[in-house]
Amino acid sequence: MSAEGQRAGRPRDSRVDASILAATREVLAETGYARLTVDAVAARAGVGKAAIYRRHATKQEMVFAATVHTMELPAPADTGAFITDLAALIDDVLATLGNPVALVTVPGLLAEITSDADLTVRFQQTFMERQRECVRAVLDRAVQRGELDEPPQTDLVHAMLVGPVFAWLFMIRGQSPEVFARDLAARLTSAFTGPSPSSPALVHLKSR
Amino acid sequence: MSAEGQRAGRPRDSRVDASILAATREVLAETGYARLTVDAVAARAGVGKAAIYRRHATKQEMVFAATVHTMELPAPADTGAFITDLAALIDDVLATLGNPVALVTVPGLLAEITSDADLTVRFQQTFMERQRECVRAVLDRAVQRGELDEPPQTDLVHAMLVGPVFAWLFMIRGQSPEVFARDLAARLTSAFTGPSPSSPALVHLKSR
Amino acid sequence: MSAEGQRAGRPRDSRVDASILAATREVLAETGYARLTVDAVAARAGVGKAAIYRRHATKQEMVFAATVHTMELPAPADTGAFITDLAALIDDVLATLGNPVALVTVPGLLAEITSDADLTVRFQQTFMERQRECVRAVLDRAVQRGELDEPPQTDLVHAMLVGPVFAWLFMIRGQSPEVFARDLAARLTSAFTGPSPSSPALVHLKSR
Amino acid sequence: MSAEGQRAGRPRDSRVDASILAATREVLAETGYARLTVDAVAARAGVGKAAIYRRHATKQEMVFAATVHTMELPAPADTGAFITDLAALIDDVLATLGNPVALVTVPGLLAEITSDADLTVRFQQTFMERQRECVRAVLDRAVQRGELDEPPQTDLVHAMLVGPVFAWLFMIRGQSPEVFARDLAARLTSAFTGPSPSSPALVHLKSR
DNA sequence: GTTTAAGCGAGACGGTACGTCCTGTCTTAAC
DNA sequence: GTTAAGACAGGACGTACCGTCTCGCTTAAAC
Repeated sequence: MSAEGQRAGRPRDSRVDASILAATREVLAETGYARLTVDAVAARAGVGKAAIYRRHATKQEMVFAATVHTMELPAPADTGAFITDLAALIDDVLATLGNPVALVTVPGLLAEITSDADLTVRFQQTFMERQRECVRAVLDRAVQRGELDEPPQTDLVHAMLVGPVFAWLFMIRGQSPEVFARDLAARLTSAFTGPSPSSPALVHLKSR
Repeated sequence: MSAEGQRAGRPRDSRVDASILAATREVLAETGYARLTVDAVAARAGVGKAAIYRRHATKQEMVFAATVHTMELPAPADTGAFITDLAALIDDVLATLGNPVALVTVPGLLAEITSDADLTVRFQQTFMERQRECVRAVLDRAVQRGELDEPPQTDLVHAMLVGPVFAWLFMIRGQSPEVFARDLAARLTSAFTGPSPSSPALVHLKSR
Repeated sequence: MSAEGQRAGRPRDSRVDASILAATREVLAETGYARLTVDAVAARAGVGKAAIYRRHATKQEMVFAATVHTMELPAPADTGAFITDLAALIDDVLATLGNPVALVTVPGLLAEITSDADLTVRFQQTFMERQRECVRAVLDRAVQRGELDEPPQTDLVHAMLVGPVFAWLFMIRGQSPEVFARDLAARLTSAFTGPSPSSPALVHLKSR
Repeated sequence: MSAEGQRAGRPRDSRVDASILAATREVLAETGYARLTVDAVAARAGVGKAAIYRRHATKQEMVFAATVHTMELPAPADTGAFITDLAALIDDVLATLGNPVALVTVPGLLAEITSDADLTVRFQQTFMERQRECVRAVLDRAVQRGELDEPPQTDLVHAMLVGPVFAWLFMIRGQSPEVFARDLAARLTSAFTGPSPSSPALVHLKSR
């Protein structure tokens, strides 16, 4: 008598898992998030809808599972200098958010995440936490190298790094993201290696 | 001498226009974008669905019309210094994106805009163009004051200003946005008044 | 100063009355009752919808007014014999129900009349009463001529005369209504000049 | 060896079929044809609208399916004589058209059938063909008994039998249909057992 | 080698919202 | 005060999608 849930019967077919996720990405690429339907994914995967819902509680979870893992940042390369570390990290973020599938998925997915508390938690604990780690690693290295004396708040750096990339892709819809990425890295380096952030003028401003 | 087709028949009732948009905002505030329905808006506005669809081709257009104009930035105040101008502009952006209605609307609306070419164009020509103007005005003033010698690209500043605010609100979901806004203003000042952006190291990086 | 309801302002344009009714008949002929809309009639008549509703309380009343009067039977000709009087009357009924407009209108109109108490009353008092008069006139003449000794119930004759024509046109959808009309007249003559209606066999049957 | 396409997937639930048709009849009885809505039927049946439209292409088809089969005539009883056979057949017709559900359904249904070519065909091939068979059977029996020498045209008898009943119920709106039915049977017996139908007078009339 | 319990493709199910259409009323400016 | 034009509230239509549920079958592990 085994202690755990005893799993009799036919085990799940891992090829089904894979084909659902692959089909999700294909349908996303073809129709975008807004026009993606579960039936279309099932048909594309050659799979019944029940097989999908046995694995993913909702359509949102399915898309989340199909895309978020492919958007996780790799470990940030140590390039030897803060500025190039930043540039490399920005390039990685751009690669995860700027590829064709992500371009038609990210806004819709973000909207779903925002309106669903469970997804919000998981999004924070996986995708966002991974990004935070990468940012922290780059900052720590810069401190160790002596490029930064006191490291700025991770969340601030995080927002100033991911936010502009997101805005460029989905709001500004600017051209040549590579040029943008290089300029952004340079500006961020200035921002964090420059003079003290809490200028008297701002303190003054706050009191208005 | 009437130039145009002169519109016989009963004219549109502007109170209906207003009550549709107001009801849309109310329903958004109560249920969020994802759970908003056209029937709910019609019922709330005391209006038939036909009156809505006579004015807005789709639900998306209706929400767009109801919210985008309320998110337009005011003219940026001249505070006397670049850093405080930036801080004021950031506060304005925060006010437009961080109010209770915007918090439950912006991600969904951005997703719809992204998946609809018409909305994209209108979004660019209204909301984004207005933001760009404000950014440009602040930069121009800084140049005139001598705080900046050669102004950075407007789009870059735009992305580095709006992007972090957006990321803070909808991705990082960080606390105390006022503190964040002040820190961001300081860092951006450093970023744009600091040393030259095109460092040799980055040129080198690009060739990898 | 007139004594009665004083009718200030512009009087109704009788050409509008006529063009509404004519347009109704045209639209009926083209699309049939089921697909007739008030807007289509208004457009066809070159008239506003208000002008229609000022004259007719509902769509049903409008169609009623446009068609029922054209379906009223003429006074039955005195042909000299019961059988030919019947045949002439049947021909008249066939002409009122079997013309192209009536063919696409009568079933729909009958359905509306059936589901509306007001229309039912008016239908009985105008169209049906007129038919009853015609039937009665033919029967009276036959009695005066000595072709019938005691006249059968008017309503029974009425049903046996109009019913078969209606059934032929809208249920059986039989061919050559002229031949049918002639045969029907002959059979009805037999029916009403034949032996006594209350046969012992039927009294017996009733008790089963 | 299965001959036909073999229907994978979940089969239709026959209880859903039944409950849709039953609910349709109930709603008809309560509100009449004109005020029947598909949503009301779905709600009453405890069924989604999709389940209805999966079975019936339009509201009209649904009502057709729900009612026409219940209006089919039973096999005509052999009562031993033509007159009583006719009376029994008339009673059956009266029972199918004169019950409470039929009274509020038949005119509306007939109107829909008339305006839809598909329904017309199906109506002819089912309901009307069944009636024709019954009429033919009664006539054949009368010929075999020697009560009729040459049988009259089936369609003519059909029209003269169903038409008056229909007219009595929906146009004349006469009282005591049982008395009417008995009188009608007697008159029809005279009509078809009486003298030759093609009188010289009628031939003469035709030439006017 | 069974047995057996779960997985599988297919597709029907209840429910909900969409966007369209029509009715009968109301509002405008023109006459 | 009527006219043509057309906006108005209300409500039904038929479609589409979601997440659940059967159906008859396959399939691997347990016996």
